[in-house]
Amino acid sequence: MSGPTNGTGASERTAAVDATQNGGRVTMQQVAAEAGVSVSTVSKVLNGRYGVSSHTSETVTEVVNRLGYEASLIARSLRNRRTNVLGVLVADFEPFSTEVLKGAADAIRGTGYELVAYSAGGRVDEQVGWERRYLSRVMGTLVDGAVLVTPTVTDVKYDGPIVAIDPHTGRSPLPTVTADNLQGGRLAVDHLLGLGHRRIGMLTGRSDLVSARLREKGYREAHAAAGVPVDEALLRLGAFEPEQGRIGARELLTLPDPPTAIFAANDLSALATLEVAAELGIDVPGRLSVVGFDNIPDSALADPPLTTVQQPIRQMGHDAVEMLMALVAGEEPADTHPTLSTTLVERRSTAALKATS
Amino acid sequence: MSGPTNGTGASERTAAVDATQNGGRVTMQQVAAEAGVSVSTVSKVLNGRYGVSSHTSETVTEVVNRLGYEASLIARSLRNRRTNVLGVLVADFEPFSTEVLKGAADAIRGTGYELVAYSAGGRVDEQVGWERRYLSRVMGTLVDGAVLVTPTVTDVKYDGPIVAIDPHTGRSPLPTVTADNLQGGRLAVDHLLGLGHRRIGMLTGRSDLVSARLREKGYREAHAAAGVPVDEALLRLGAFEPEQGRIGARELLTLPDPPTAIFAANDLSALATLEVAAELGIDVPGRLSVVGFDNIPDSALADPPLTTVQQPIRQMGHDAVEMLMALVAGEEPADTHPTLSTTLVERRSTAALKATS
DNA sequence: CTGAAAGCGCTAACAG
DNA sequence: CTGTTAGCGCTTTCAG
Repeated sequence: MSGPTNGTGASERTAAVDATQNGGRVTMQQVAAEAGVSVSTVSKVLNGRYGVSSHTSETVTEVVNRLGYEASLIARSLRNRRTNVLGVLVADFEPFSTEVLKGAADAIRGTGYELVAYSAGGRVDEQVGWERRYLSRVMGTLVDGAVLVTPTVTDVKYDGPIVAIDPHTGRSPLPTVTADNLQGGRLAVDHLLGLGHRRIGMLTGRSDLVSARLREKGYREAHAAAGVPVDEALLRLGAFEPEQGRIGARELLTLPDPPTAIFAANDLSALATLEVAAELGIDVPGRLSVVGFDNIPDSALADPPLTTVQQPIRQMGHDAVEMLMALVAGEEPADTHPTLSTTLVERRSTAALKATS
Repeated sequence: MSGPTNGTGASERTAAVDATQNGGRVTMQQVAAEAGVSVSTVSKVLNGRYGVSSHTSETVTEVVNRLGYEASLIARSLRNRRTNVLGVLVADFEPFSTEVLKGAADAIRGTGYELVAYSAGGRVDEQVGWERRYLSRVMGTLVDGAVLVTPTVTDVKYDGPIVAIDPHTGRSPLPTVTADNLQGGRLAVDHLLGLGHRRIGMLTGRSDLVSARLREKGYREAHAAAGVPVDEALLRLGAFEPEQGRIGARELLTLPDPPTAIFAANDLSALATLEVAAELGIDVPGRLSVVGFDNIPDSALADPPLTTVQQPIRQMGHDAVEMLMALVAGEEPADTHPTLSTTLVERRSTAALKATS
C-alpha cells in the first residue's frame, strides 16, 4: 500500500502534481494514476465514449479538473486523422497576412475549429517553395486543411484540403480566392478619366506577378473603353516597391509633357510618387492626381490622404476559410476560384483636371 | 523480388510516391523504403548524426529531395524536448494581437525559430482561463515557450518559459511586457493642460483592468502636478466600449458647466465622444478637445483625426519574444517586467482653449 | 556502419 | 465495464 496508485485517496494535494518534468504539463498518465484507473479509461471519459460507469466517469472528471489536465494537441494529432485545427500558412506576418488572419478568425468563430497560423519568419534563403515545406510539416498531422497566403508556387501535390489566397503565379489547380485586380485597375483609371484626365501615367508592378499584370490590363481596358489612346511613354516600372517607384515617378514627372495623373500599381509606389511630387514642388492634387492600390493603413495618413483601390483582404481570409471548411467536410465548393470585388476609396490625392492655362 | 523494397532502382517514378493516404504527406517510412535503408538511417542522415557512410548518405539525400520529404512537425515534437518553435497564444486574432504578431515576427527573423500563433477563435463560453487551456495543449510539446497576449489570468503554474503581454490583472509572477499606461495618461492630460484647459473630463475604462486604472491615475497625477484640482463630477465610466462611452460623453457634455476637454481611456470611447459632440453641435476642437488612447487605425480617419496616446504594440511583441528566447536559452532576463513608453500622437481633435466669451 | 526496438502522449480495437 | 495492446511518425540507444 505504498504506491501513489491507491486511487480515491482524499488527500488534498497528492503527488501526481509535482511531475514538473514536461514543462509542467499534466499528462494522461498522471490523471490515470491519480484516479486509480487506466489510461484508456481516462481517454474514454474525455472523449465521451460509451462503456464507462458513471462513478468512474465522475472520479476521472474530478481529477481532470483538479489537475487542470488538457489533452496535448500534438499527441492527439499524431494519433487521429482529424484534429479540428485549420492552418494558415504565411511566409511572414506582415500587414497583408495578418489582415487575412483576422478574416479567418471571423470565419471560424463558433464553428468549433481552432486556428493555427504558421510562419518560419521569412527565411530569405529558401523563399520559393516555402509553402511546400510548411505543408509537409503540418498537413495530415497538425491540421485538417490549410490556407496558403500569397504562395509563390501552386503546383502543390497534396490532395488534402488546401485553399490559396492571392497566389503569385496565375491560376492554379488548387482552389483560390483572389481580389479582382483587373476591375481594380479599371476602377482607378475610370476615376481619373472621369475627372477629365487624359494623360495618365502608370507605375507598373512586378512583372512576374499576375496581380500586377492584371492591374496594368485594367489600365489599358479603361483607356480603350473611353476611347483614349494609351501613351506608352507614360508607363514606368514601379515594381511594387518604394525605391523603384520613386525612380519611375521622377522620370514621369520630369518629362517635357508630364502626365496630369498617375496610377501606381500599389500604395507603396503611390506614396513614393507623392514624395517625389513634393520634392519637385508639384501640388497634389492641384497639378497632379495620384491613385494607389491596396489601401494600406499608411495611405490614409499620407499628405494628402491617398485615393486608392481597396482589396477586401479580410473578406478573402474569411471566404478562404469557409471554402476550406467545406472542403474538409468533403463538400464540393460551388466556385473554386472566386474573385472578390475591389472598391475605390476616394481621398484627397485626386481632383478634376483644371482647364489648361 | 516482388516487394517495392528493392531499393536503388533507377526507375524514375517509383511506387512510394503514390501513398496518398496521409493527405499526401511523404513519410520517413516511404523515404527509407525507396532508398532501401532503414528508418533510423534516414533519421540519422537528416539530423547529421555521425556514423553513416557517405554513399548511403547521398542516396538518402537524393531520395529525400526527389520525394520532397519534410519531417512532420508533430511527430518530431512528440519525440523531442526541443522544437525550435515559439508560440503566440491569443484569445482571438484582432488588431491588437495581430500587431503583436508582427513584432514577434520581427524578433524571430533570422534566429532559426519558427512561430506558431494559436487561437480557438474567441470562444465566449470559457473566456477566463483560455490561456491555461492553450498552454496545456501546446507547451512542452509543440512549442518551446509561449507568449500570452492579454491573458485574463496570470497565476499560471507552468514553469516553462512564458512571457505575458499586457495582462489584464496587475503584476504577476510571470515575466511581463506592458505599455506605460500611467505615463500615457499623464501625457494626454499634460497635453490638454498645456493647451490651457482646466475643466478636463475623463471617460474611464473597465475598472477591473489595471491598464484602465493606471490611465486614470495618470489623469489624476497630471492634475496634481499642475496644481489643478480634479472635479470628480467630470469622471464618467466609458468601460472601453462605444455604447458606454457614448452615454458617459453625453452626460458630460450636457452638464450645466461642461468640460472643455475630454480624455477618453481608449480610442473607441473617444470616437464615441466625437460622435456625441457632433450630434450636440459642439465643434471639435473649437469648443471641445478630445484625446484618446491606443491609436487604433480608425482614429486617424475620424473627423477630426483624433489626438491619441499610442502604445508601441509591435515593439511589445518584439520585446516579449526576445525575452522568451532568452528564457528558453536558460538565461535570466535583466528586467522581467519591462514597461514600454507611450507617445502622444497629436492630430486635430485638440486645440488651445479659447478665451472665455 | 546499419537496423531493430523502445517510447514520446494519445486513441482504438480487442480481450478479460 | 475496464485494462491490455498496438501504433500514429519520429529519434535514439543498443546490438549486430
